[in-house]
Amino acid sequence: MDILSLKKLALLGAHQKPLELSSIEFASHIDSSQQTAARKLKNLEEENLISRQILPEGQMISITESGLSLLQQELNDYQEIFSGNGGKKILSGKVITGLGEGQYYISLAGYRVQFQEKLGFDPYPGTLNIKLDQPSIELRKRISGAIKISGFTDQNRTFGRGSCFNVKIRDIMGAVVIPERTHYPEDIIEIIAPVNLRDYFNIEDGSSVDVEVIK
Amino acid sequence: MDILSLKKLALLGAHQKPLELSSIEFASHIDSSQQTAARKLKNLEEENLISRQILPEGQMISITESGLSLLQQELNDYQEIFSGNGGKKILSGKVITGLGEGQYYISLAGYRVQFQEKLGFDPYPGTLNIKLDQPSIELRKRISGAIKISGFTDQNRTFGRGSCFNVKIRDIMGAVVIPERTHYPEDIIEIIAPVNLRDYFNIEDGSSVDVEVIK
DNA sequence: ATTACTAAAAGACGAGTAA
DNA sequence: TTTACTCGTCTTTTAGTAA
Repeated sequence: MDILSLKKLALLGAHQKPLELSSIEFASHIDSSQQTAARKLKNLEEENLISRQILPEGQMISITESGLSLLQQELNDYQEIFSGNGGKKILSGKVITGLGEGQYYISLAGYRVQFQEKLGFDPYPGTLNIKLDQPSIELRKRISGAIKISGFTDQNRTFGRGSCFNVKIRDIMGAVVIPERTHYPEDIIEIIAPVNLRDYFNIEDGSSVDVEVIK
Repeated sequence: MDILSLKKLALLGAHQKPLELSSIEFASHIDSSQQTAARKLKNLEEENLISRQILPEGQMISITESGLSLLQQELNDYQEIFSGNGGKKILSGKVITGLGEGQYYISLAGYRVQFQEKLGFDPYPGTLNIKLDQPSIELRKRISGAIKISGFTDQNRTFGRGSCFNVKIRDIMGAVVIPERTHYPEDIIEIIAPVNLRDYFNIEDGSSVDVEVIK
């Protein structure tokens, strides 16, 4: 997972538009032989971090979604280092009503057991959905769900994987759950907690809520 | 120059206060054997990126000044990638006195005519030399002199090729000239402009100057 | 407990070269 | 001109240990 080469390509603009770059040019950028440069590009492609179009006169290189998200994670790391670390990460937004799906999924034993094991609490069967404000959306994108939730198969159907990260709402510890779906909205988070957060804090749709990210 | 290990140490807080960390603990962080972890710490120390105090029960690790500036450079790179390229590129550094060669070369008709044609101004016969700070050196390396200056031959000798790129110093448009020499220092830029910049801005050796790169 | 040496295995690199 | 294969060499890693 050659992050340095990927970074170089991004600095050359391959995350914005396809970059025309021969292996020998790339070699001079990363200070290596043409062979090594070509191999690195090949590896990056195999790892799905870039996509290529190989032409007789060179190649067109684009950084993929997952390549970009890897770079974003790196940015996140470096920002954290220099954030002077009085830096609590706060996601803020307003409470909204979800589709009620959360309640169904959380109740499933296949997930519930994992929540108990990996989060250390038995979640109230329901999620508190929050529509994030713009800065929080950006911040949210840079948080990777470090706690992995496995998918499983019922007699009827398959339930997908997901991930979580721990959060704190005032004095209550909970977690944000992120289903691993292709089109999951990035401006909404779903929070689970050992209690019914709506009742506990007496909050309703439109209430502003601050959620502190805990690592 | 193992930037990934250095980053890990920074994320663990070694840039803020000495970090107590055994090689076996570090191994688990970087996902390697204890031997490799110990060797990496040793190497980082030899490269002066960290300083250590080795005790019977482990080691105390601190990131040095130069280690931190390396990390800062990485942050700059990633910020540039995601700066959405509304980002102005600023080269910053301190004014120094050059060897006075600039004055000689710029006066030569063979170059001067090209400057007038390609840059659109008649350069004052002298260069403002700036010693770049570390992040600017990195930025400088990634700027290619898009405006090519041809070499020429006098009755006596040959004068080499070079390139330029446009810059702005406050309200004055100028250009950075890059002679195409094998051993041209990468931490210094030479600026030409229609006026004597030292007089115009009343700057002297040691003054900090910001130079905006124009494309 | 540590750190870190040696030796052997694994992996990365570049020269030559095919396609 | 490209990309990228093979293969010999050099570098990095790890297991086993010493200190």
